[in-house]
Amino acid sequence: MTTKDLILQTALRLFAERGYNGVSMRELAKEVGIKAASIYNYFSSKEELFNHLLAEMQNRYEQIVKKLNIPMGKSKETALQYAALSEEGLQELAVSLFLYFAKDEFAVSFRKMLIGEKYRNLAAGDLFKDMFIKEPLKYQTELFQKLIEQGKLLDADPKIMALQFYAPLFLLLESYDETQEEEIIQSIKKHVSQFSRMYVRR
Amino acid sequence: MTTKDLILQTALRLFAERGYNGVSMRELAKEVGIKAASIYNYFSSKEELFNHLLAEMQNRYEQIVKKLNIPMGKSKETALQYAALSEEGLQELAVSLFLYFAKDEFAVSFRKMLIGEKYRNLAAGDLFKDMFIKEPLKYQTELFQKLIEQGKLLDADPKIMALQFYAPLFLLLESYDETQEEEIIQSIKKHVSQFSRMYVRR
DNA sequence: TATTATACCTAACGCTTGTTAGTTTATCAA
DNA sequence: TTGATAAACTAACAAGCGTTAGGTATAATA
Repeated sequence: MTTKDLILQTALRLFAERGYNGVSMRELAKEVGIKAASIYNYFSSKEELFNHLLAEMQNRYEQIVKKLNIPMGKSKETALQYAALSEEGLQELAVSLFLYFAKDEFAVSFRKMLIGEKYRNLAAGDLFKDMFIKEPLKYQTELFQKLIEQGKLLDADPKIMALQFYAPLFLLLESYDETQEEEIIQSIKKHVSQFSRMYVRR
Repeated sequence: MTTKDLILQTALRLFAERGYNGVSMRELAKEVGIKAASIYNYFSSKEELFNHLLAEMQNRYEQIVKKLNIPMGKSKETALQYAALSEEGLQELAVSLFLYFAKDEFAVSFRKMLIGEKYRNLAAGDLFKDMFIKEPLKYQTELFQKLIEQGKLLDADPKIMALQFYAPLFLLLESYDETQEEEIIQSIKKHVSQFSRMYVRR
């Protein structure tokens, strides 16, 4: 791991914990194991470091999301598309996606940093909205749209379906607390189950 | 308005905009129209001011929530309970509650401040969870429970129903943007309509 | 081997931070 | 009218801030 990457990784963690204004260059440097002045070998200012972090994390995040949605075989269909066809499959997929976002160190830090800065930094606010609201809703809307066209789901507004499917996961993630993990997972399963019963054509 | 209240009100606004660490005592004082030292006539430290703000806002918030749920006549039934019985009533209530939280200056500032500090200040984090997640879910769970007992809703898990009713409003509030207000309102109405069609016994 | 580049360092700069001490001004009861 | 209380003020403190200039040691290049 290069020093530059170590700085970025440490900055992400500290900004997530204490916020941009709550972390000084000296604290960051100390955590990395260097002196504050050395950070300026890699970044021209604290703000530039933050912006660089946003861009870097966005890239990494997009790659992860791509991988989570593995294309199966030669068709354009995705894991989620297959899973959506059975209640248990959909449950399992929702739970594992949820657990990834709730437990993966990088994903958690990134989300916390964005949330903490979203009202103070325009780019952070936009990025949060894109990554955790617009993109998931867009993706799921398309998915449900396809499944409706295939006659596998009832003919309702796919945007609203996406909202109703995703929003409970979003809320549960926002209130995630590891001491209640099992309870939360049960809620997700029940939610998916009711959602499924409601919309899946049978 | 007393100076103390003016300090609290201004602090809420500035903390919501820029965060606790992004606002100095001198900036706060300037906005109030006094010198920084004078704030210490009312609060012993910046941190105590913040804690006082949390407590004060919690009180005020609880009073507001009580009023929003006006008891009708002599019965124990509430406005929401009546509204829940017709789709249009429920739509209107959901929209007006949403607009209150999205537009009322105090509610907006309070929410933003709590969100911005929720990972840095334990009390802020707990308060956010209580006020914007646990309490609404608890209240709506009880409501749906009653309506199920009265045979007016289908017999499903009222906790999950509350989650499915409330989470979309929570997500839309989190991504609220006044330029898209009409679109959001339409989404809320459609969501409530689908929710209603799904669970109301007819 | 001499030179250059890299990666770190120390020391300091000007400024801002939260906070305190001591002082002035206005308000009101005795 | 005097004296006390409250609410503001000025001035300063020690500490911390982001940042810069310039130095040193190590490793690669000529």
